Amino acid sequence: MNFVEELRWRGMIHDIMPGTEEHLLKETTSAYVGIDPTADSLHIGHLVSIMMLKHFQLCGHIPIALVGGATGMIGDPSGKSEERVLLAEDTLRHNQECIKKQLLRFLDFDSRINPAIMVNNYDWMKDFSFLSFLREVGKHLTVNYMMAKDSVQKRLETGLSFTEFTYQLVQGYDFLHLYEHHHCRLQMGGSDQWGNIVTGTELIRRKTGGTAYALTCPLITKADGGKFGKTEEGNVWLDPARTSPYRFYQFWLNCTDEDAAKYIKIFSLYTKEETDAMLAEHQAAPHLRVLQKALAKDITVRVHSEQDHQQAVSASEILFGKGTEEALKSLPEAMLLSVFEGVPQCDVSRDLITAGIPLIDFLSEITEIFPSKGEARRMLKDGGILLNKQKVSDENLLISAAHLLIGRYILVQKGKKNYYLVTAK
RNA sequence: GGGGAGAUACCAGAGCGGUCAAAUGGGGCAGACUGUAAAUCUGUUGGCGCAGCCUUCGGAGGUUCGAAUCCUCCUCUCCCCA
Repeated sequence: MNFVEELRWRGMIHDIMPGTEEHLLKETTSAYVGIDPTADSLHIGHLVSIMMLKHFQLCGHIPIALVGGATGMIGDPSGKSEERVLLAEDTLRHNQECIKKQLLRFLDFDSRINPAIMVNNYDWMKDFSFLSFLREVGKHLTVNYMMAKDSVQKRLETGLSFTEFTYQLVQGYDFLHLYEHHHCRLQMGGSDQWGNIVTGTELIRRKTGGTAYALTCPLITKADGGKFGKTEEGNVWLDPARTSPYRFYQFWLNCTDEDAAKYIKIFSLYTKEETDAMLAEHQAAPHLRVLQKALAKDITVRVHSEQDHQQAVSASEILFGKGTEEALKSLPEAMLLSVFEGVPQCDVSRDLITAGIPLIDFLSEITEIFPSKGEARRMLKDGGILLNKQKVSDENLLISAAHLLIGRYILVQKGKKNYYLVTAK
């Protein structure tokens, strides 16, 4: 399978250095992408580069995941308007461990032919003395060359520290190191990494006379111009403790048609034929949202599990399907709990409920679903509040035992998509 | 070191003694229409015991019956000169 060809139809190539494709066809090579260990979990923004590695491995090459223990301590100025906060070493170490576990779900580290490799640039940078660095790396590139980088230019107005300015050399040296020790000939990354990657290939050329390649993918955007991978709650994480499988699944299911068509090529492994078929099917009957479902399934199963996907689907069906109050009431407790596993929950004292709680107090002070009573009232006025799937409009309504499902639960909806499960304790 | 401009709600940005909880745009949230889509339209966007009250316009004081608006000091940002 032709790696470049594969990425090309998936729309995952933004820029590619001439000769890359030919080189990859000629011999088995290794390529790397860098991952900043700024948190103890990856989020879906990382997924693009990970999918590039995945395809790379599927095409018979060797993928290298480089955890930026060293570079993470410096901070990449690319795409940042301000100087970055530096991370402490032990935090970085912890994050690296967690990230590695997540990578295992994507890459095959045990293959006998082309096992994936994980490295940490801290290991070769930590004992690199300043003087050696200047002599071995700094000597080969001019300040003029470094200044010309877009990432540097953009920061000239507001200023950037020497540390950040040097970042590209450190990243460049990573490439050189992998070139020499792991037969790495290619670095991939987001399009904002182009400048840094090219510094690496340049360094390799000047220092060893060898040739290395670069390939970047477009930054993922949303059709409405918003930031990809962000929701109201923030990042969409791979760690189920940070983003529940249900929410994770919902994120993908909720994509607009336009985005789904783009994402399915990038984030799933469906073949070109399968994808084309789904695109056609979707065009014919868009309301079935074949694309969103297929996308959500593929990626939820890969990141979490088949079972998590099943649960997310059944939860979604109950929450968004034709589910009525009757259907909800007839749900067995175990089912109800599993459906709402990924939904925010809170407990309320049973005595309070038996005594009766004014609706507004219940929504704000008691459950903290709303940060203020005013907001709860507003939403109520807009008709955005549902109890057990029933729209409520009476501000003076008293929440009482009569509202409890199976004698224990109350399902509160804020708008169409936000659910809260309240349990009487 | 010298001179100038500025700091307003999530962001941008009006207001320059009372009618200002603060124009307008963007964003957010919700409603209608739909397909948990897009587009469009509508509402809403400091708190509360909500025809009223309380806390907000970089910070601290002051003038005034009354300050986002005037004065003093402080902090920070930007621009020009050295």
